Amino acid sequence: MPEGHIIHRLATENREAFGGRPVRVSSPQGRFADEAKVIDGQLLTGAEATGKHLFLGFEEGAWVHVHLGLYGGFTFGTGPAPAPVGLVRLRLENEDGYADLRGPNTCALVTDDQKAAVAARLGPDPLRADADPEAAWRRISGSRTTVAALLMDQKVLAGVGNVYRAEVLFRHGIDPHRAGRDLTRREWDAIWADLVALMREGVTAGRIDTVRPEHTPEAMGRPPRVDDHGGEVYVYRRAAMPCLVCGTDVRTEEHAARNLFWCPACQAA
DNA sequence: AGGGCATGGGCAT
DNA sequence: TGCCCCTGCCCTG
Repeated sequence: MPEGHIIHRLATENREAFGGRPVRVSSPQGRFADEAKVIDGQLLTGAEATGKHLFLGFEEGAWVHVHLGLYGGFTFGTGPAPAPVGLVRLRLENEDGYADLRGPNTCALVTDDQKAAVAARLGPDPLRADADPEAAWRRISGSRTTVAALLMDQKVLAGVGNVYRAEVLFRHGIDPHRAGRDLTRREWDAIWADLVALMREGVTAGRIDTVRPEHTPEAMGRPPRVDDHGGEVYVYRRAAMPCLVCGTDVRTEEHAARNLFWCPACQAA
């Protein structure tokens, strides 16, 4: 279950596994079967991530547009692909291995123009070299919407999800309920720079770690975090547990239909 | 066996 | 704002 760092990682993994070579493309589940036939056997020419969108490029110009949503995921394997387990929407195979895609929100064959249109709807992606943080600031600085909601809005920022949202606001001591227009330029610059650094680390590690060295389990003499999401974090899914910095209970609430987590003391209004 | 939940997003209202 | 979609897993009973 992915934020942008996972999607960028998947672009690299697909490129390394299949790039520059012919790929057998199928849809064991059947829902992508007609589209798979169109590109089956073509060279995979590229793989690219923009925010939470993944694009796999094929020889004759088509792209497979993948959005994992909440539940989607890729499984990579070496050797011959086994009989599909569960509902495999998309399967890529060559002589060396295979990749299975399950449960995506989107898996569609698109043109260059359609791919560009997706990117055009998105705000800057902290993981992309061509990102323009000014575009995000323009939408945030005048907005009455909460910072919490703005950071999750893919038209404002692309690739940031619920974990990075909660964690970056904690790291900067910002109350998630503040309006975008009340954020200072200095605060925004720091948030952006931090997202760039954190998400790059996330791509490398394949998980989200946001806890500074002085607050790690080792440094604090506490047991490591045990959570299926895997990383060491300050507030995400730590409701009613003591803040790692000040000991106040971390709070949670539903905010714009998503779970929000914050420390009411470290992130005071 | 069945319900609830999840790192998401588009649509209708 | 609510509803719906997608899937797997973990908890209950």
